[in-house]
Amino acid sequence: MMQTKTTLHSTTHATPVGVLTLVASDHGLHAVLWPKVSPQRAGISPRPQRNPDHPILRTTVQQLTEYFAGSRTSFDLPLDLEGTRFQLAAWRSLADIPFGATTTYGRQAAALGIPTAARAVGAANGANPVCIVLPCHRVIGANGSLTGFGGGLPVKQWLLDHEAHILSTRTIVSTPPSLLRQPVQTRLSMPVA
Amino acid sequence: MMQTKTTLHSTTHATPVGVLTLVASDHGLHAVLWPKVSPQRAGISPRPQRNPDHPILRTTVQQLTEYFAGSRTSFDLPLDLEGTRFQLAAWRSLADIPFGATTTYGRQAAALGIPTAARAVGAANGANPVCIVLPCHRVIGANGSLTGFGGGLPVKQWLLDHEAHILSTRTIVSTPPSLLRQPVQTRLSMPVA
DNA sequence: TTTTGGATGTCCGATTTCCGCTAGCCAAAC
DNA sequence: GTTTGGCTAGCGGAAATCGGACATCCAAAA
Repeated sequence: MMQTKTTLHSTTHATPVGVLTLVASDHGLHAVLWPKVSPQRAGISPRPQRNPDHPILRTTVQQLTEYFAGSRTSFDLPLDLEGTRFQLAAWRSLADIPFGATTTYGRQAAALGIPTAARAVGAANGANPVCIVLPCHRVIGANGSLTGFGGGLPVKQWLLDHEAHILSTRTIVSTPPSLLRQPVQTRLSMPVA
Repeated sequence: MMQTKTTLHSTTHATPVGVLTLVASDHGLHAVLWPKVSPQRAGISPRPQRNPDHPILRTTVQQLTEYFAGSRTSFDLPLDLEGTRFQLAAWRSLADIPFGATTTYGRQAAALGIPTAARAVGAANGANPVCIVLPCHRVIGANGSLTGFGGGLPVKQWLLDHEAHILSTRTIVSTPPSLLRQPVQTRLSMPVA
């Protein structure tokens, strides 16, 4: 029995870190790809059709714009991801890292209940299909090094600087320091495969 | 490295045992298929193009016509077959069975040097791509039963009867009995893969 | 401080193994 | 006579296994 795959829609969106490619199904956001990464090279099939007016893509563009403008610190989007059980778990756990904060691969692995799987988590993060929305840039080495990043280490540094800057600005204006310790949760609906 | 396959040519030919499909490459005859067996179902690729004027196909049609008319007892054709090492050896050994004679799967296996491979020989004969030209119909069970045949057991019986009849007729007319013991060899050029 | 090595879990591809099939044969038992 | 079971070699697909590559980590040694 040959199963019919959902059709995929795509568009592009210019940001301070380059032109991103956005892909969505009717069920949710499917991918946010770095510049020069084609859907085909990312293993996405079937080939998405260009359709900037798709509601999920419009919402994504809107929230990314706000994120880069500094007025948004968490995303609220339906996701439709494909991956192994472990990858889905790893990606889901990324959403728990607060805006402006960082963690390590080892601590992310511990949060998954497998403290020794740091390296496996690194591999899963490297396969993160929705960059920025799922903030794999907030995961760094246990010794504070940036280690790796799909979009390039300078971009990883830029995103961390950006979040730190936004957070410090907001603090100066109105937020009492005590509030900063409360995690800012990203709310995402991720149906489990 | 993607290798380009030779193009294949095909035609059909009506005989007393049904309409056969003939397939050839530029190097030799590739298949002679029973009625209702499509090249695709026989695992032949790429899809052959209909081309009744291809020299090898014309020669094949001519020799098949003579075979059914009773004026030809061996074939002289270049073959271009695809199969495993064992299959090619089994098929090649079929050409050694004289017109009008029969042998058994066990004896054919022994001729290959593997006396215990009777059952494997049966399987190989069942995959014979060029029926009639390579006379797998001349191989029967050790107890004299017809066992099996791709074209159907009645056709197998018909072919054996046909060859026996031709042989007996010819004997009556002109051939001294002593000559009948000399095998009538089929001459075939079969490049080893 | 920096470097090195060993152990970690997962994923992907390649390789190997296994299993059920087959156009058979033979001997033993009914 | 006929049936039954055990053995046969090869084939092809499925499953299991193996190996290398990783966006890691920690401790020990230099």
